[in-house]
Amino acid sequence: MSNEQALKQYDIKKYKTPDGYTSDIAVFTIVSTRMETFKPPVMDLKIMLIKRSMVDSEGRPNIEAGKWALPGGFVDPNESAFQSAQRELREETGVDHIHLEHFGVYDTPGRDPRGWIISNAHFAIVPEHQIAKREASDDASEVELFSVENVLNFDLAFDHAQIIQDAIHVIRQKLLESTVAKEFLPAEFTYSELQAVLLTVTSESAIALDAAFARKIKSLPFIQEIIGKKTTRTSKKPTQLYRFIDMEVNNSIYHAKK
Amino acid sequence: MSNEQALKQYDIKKYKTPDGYTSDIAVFTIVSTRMETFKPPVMDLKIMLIKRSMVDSEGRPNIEAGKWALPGGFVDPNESAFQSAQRELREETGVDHIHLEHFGVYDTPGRDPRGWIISNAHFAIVPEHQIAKREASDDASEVELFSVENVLNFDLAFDHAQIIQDAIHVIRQKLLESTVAKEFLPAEFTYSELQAVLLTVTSESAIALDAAFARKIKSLPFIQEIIGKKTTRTSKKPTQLYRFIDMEVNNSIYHAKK
DNA sequence: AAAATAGTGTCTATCAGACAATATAGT
DNA sequence: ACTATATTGTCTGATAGACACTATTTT
Repeated sequence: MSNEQALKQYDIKKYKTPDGYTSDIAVFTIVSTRMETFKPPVMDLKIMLIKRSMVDSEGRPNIEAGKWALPGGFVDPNESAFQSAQRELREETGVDHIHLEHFGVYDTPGRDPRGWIISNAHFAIVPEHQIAKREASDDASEVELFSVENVLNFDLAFDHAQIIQDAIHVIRQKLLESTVAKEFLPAEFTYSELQAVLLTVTSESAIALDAAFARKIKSLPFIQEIIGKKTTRTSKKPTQLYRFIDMEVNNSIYHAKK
Repeated sequence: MSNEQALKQYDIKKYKTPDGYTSDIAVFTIVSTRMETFKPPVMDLKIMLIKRSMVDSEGRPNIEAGKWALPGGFVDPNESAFQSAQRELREETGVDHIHLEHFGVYDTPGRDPRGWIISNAHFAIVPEHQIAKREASDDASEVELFSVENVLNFDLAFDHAQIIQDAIHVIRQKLLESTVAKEFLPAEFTYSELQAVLLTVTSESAIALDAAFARKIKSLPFIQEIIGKKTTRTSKKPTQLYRFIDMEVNNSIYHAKK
């Protein structure tokens, strides 16, 4: 084919190119604010931010120094933005093989004072205990978990206020419209544990009422009852355990649910 | 603040940067394959592709020449990828103010032989009559509508086969899980017109059966009956007209539909 | 026995889906 | 009158949500 010939004559400098390509990651975790024996949990949805240091690695004053920001960084030329997000999450927090999803591109001219810098935004779901480990292993003063209720009141770097707002909207939707709630839970969980996860993003009665939700969970096509297996970690009366089934959920607004 | 000082010392050349930043657009339209008087329509979902010319504007051999590709192009430094998609759509087809949505980033290393080129993929919905106008106004041999059923059998440029496959998946989902079907229809439409749109992406009985669907449309919270207004364009017996209401749809997999 | 959480009984209302039957207007 | 599409009647079974009540276990 003549592609090689065309390539030889192609002038890569013909177009102005971006000054940078980055990945940002909104790391969500859920913290159990009540965790006594024989009690169902009460949970709070948190987002992890880092405080930008005053000077960079070479000792020069840093951009947006002192502000809170999403973890992230520049994409290497031999990787995709998604892989970059995975790598940065691994380097930053030591966490690997967790749920990571792209949700948006931020490329409005002027969003970064350093130039034409494009960022791909991702959200990640990290179980509580993995974050705890991380905070202990690094200088904790630079990392903090913020409740999604008030994170937008802080002083945030670049356009991260917008990205974070979008991320919160996306995770709310995802929790209710897909089975990602799974990623916040152990493989085997009780109705009240799933309920606690969902109550971090909704307060509708069908979920908030115990009896209604305990009954509903049995009829959800993507959740399976583990016959004969119970736990007493949330109550004195042994509670039925469930697990998620891998399946595509049907969200059609024109169809009834099965 | 000290951002200005930091900026002065910032070395924009520190990181390797992409060789190009582009937008691609999967333009969907629906063609009515049966359109007689007093007959409900039968529709086919199509995607618009262009045939890459053999030589570029300067007369040199073109990359991926002769292959079918999504319309698109390089993003200008003073616009976002989304604005670029709008602009290119306007320039290419003369169509403006239509439904356009970003759905993915394609940045796998090696996806474009010219270098590290990142593409943002969008889908657009263009009503049939606007596409018709365009085909007449330009050299028609370079533009063609392909049925989504068989477009993947053609010889496609770059990684556009992947992008197109993803776009088809996205539009299927969107048609069933959001109210974008609206964009394919006139403001006032009959149940059989909406039905014809949905039948391009599903064949489930609840939608395919006339009586069931005609009844269901009355109970959909995001569709309103236009009381007392009927048309005879789809049948001899006058048919009730409906319109979409602007509203957020609730797709929660844990809630019942209203 | 008291306390707390899990789970069931039961009622009401609604809805989906299937299919048969009827309504309407042009030809 | 015939025909094609729209619309309603009706039956069956399922489901949601509300709320009262029962079950189970530890202390």
